[in-house]
Amino acid sequence: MPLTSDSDSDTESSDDEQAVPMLACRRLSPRPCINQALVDELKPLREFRFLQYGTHAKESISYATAVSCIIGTPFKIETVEQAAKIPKIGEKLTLKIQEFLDYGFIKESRYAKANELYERGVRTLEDLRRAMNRPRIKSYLKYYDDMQEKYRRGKEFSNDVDILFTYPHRDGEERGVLQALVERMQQKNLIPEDGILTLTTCGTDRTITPNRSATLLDALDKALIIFRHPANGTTRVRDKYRRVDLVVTTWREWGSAVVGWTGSTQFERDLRRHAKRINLKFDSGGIRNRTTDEPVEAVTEKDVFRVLGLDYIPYIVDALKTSEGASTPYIVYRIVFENREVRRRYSDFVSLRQALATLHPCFIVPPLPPKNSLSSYAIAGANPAKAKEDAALIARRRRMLSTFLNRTLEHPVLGQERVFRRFLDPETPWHDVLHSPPVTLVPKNPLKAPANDPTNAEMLALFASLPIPSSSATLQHPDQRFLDSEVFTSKFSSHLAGSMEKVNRRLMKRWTEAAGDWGEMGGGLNGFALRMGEDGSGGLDEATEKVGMAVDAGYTLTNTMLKHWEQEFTEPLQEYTQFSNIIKSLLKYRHNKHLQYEAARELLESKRGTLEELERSELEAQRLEKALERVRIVTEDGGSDRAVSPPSGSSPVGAAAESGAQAPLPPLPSSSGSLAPQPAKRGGGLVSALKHSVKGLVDSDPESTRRSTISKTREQINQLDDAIKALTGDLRFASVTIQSDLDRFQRQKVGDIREMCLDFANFHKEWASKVRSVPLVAVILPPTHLCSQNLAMWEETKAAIDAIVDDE
DNA sequence: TGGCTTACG
DNA sequence: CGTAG
DNA sequence: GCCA
Repeated sequence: MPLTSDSDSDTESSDDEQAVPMLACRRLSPRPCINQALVDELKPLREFRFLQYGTHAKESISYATAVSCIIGTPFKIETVEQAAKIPKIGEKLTLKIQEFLDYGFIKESRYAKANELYERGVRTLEDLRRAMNRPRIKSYLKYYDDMQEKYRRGKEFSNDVDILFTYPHRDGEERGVLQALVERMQQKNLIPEDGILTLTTCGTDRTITPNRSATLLDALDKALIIFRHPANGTTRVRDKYRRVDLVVTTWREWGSAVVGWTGSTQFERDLRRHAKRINLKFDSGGIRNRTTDEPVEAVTEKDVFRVLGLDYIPYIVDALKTSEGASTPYIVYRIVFENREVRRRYSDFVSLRQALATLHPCFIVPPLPPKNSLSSYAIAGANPAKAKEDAALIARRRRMLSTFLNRTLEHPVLGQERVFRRFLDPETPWHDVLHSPPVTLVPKNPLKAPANDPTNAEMLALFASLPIPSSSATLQHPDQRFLDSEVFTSKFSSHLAGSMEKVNRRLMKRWTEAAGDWGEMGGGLNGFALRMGEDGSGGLDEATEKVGMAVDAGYTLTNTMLKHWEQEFTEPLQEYTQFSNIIKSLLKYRHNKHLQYEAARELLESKRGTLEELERSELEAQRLEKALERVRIVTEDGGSDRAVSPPSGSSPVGAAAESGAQAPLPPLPSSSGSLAPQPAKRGGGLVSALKHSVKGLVDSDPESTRRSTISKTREQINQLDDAIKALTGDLRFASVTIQSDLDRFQRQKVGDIREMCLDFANFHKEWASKVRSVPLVAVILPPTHLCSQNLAMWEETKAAIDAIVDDE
């Protein structure tokens, strides 16, 4: 898997007449279309041919492909010669384009529309009305006025939304989901009565009864519906309707389904044609080998392109210096995604990553290039050497940002994450995303939010009551699986960051130095030869010059190799070091969550203890109160104090003080510290009683304090209990999710490292074979780099790597 | 001169 | 065969 | 209608 698709495009845009690729799946359509006027003239011709000959007639296909190619042409067509170079533009189309270039329109297109209707049998206005009266169209038209028009993918408007469902890496869970979903939506009145245009559940039927006719094997469950978006009185005064396609896929065919359901007709045709050429069969239900009929797994969109051996066009990053609206110039990265261009700054990438990490605390969010400071662009102009260095740095950052987008896009969940997709959407100011939900809803401390759904208000309220474990705490009942992971990651990380990176850096340094020395040597020899030529040292000059040239060639080759080394080995190595740190923090997060769980359990126990004690002392107090009352009744005959004695009423302390009775108060539980009410002060008599009434009985009265403490503690216990229940589930969720993402990562890693090693072997092999053909250089090389020996070694290495099987 | 996306109803 | 995606 |  290539990490970036644009590694050699440091200097582009020199020739603006790049060839247009033949297949739609290999080209990028700039938006807005540069040749829109021409396209608008050609479209009626195409439509007319559709009608005249049918949509799959040769002429129809020709026009469809030609129009698609023109849409994908990145330059303005100004001459017929230019046009004729575009694929699928032959004799006839060239004539039409000639007409357009000469007159600004194509005659045929003027009456093509009228012809179209006439051909359709529509001769009168009444015919037209009748043509629209077919039942299928009818139910659609009924809601048409209230259909929401939504901007999408740079096309003006589109009023249909495709939603694809799957259960990532879970087999069979998707069965029957569609049926249930549609029923549920009907119950909730989200689908009008005639709103189900089609509903097929052959996917479900297939998984239940596997032996069905072959045609049903690749069919997916799908519901094409009209979705009712109910009025809410404010933003929607009346119900809105929208065409929605619900599609359910197994996780294995999800990538294919996404690709199969989101491309243009031409894109799909060319993709499938391409698949056919390489003996594969592609449809929305997956990819299969045409001879063996074996399914080829493609979980993500990227997988589909990889399997088909196509470049994955969606993202290409390019750095651009601007000073738009700012005093100092800054770098923006141009991202091309789904044929549209969006510009984001490095800091936007940082906030995106941050947002993804907090919204999905259980996923390995890919790393960003480290923020090594670029030297100021203001002074860069004055210092060309510095500027060159910066350019290399920017190029590297660009590659790594590309990789970041790439990897995020590949992630089964993050790739579809709304915040991420909005980052790639040119219509969305990034600032808006950062200052609106869900980003604003997530608490700063990840432990204060459920891992499952960190923006769920109800859960957030519950989680707020959970304790935050101290950093020094240790787990009482650690999870063995994660202990292993933790140890492994730690080892892996130190191995990468320590030995691997260090050795790599040392090696590269030596090679770079050697290359520099050769360069100097070459220059020196050439200069020497020149001078000898002046002296007329008969032939020796020529020989010296040849040696100089050979050395130069070696220098150039070595530099090329070093560039590859940097891009295909050093950078991925760095990335993996970052990955291992991310995993470390992920494991730490889970660890802390586990700690939090134990701390919460402990807290609950202690609260329960406190409550028990409080309740005991409350009982004690009540008993005492009764005892006191009895004493009072005996001593003061019908005293007015009695009115103060109802338990919930006034203070026994005050009463005791007033009566002057020095009743032996039982020692109040004080073990729980501040939670227990303070023992009553003795003495003070009337003064203290007054004080009580002035200060307000509720506050300073130990008994009611205790009572409120009791009810408060009870409440806390209940809340904590609920929170723990939620946390238990959430901890399980976190463990499972992290584990599965680690598994996914492991698969990725195996592939990547294999690729890295292969690349490493390849560019060395290449270098060795080429450098060998440069005369004399071998003599100058240090012994370890003896070429033929070296080459043989790399060839062996390559064979060894080729033999690596993809299971760890 | 054959092939041009695939599948459903 | 028309039409959807 | 275009291409291999």
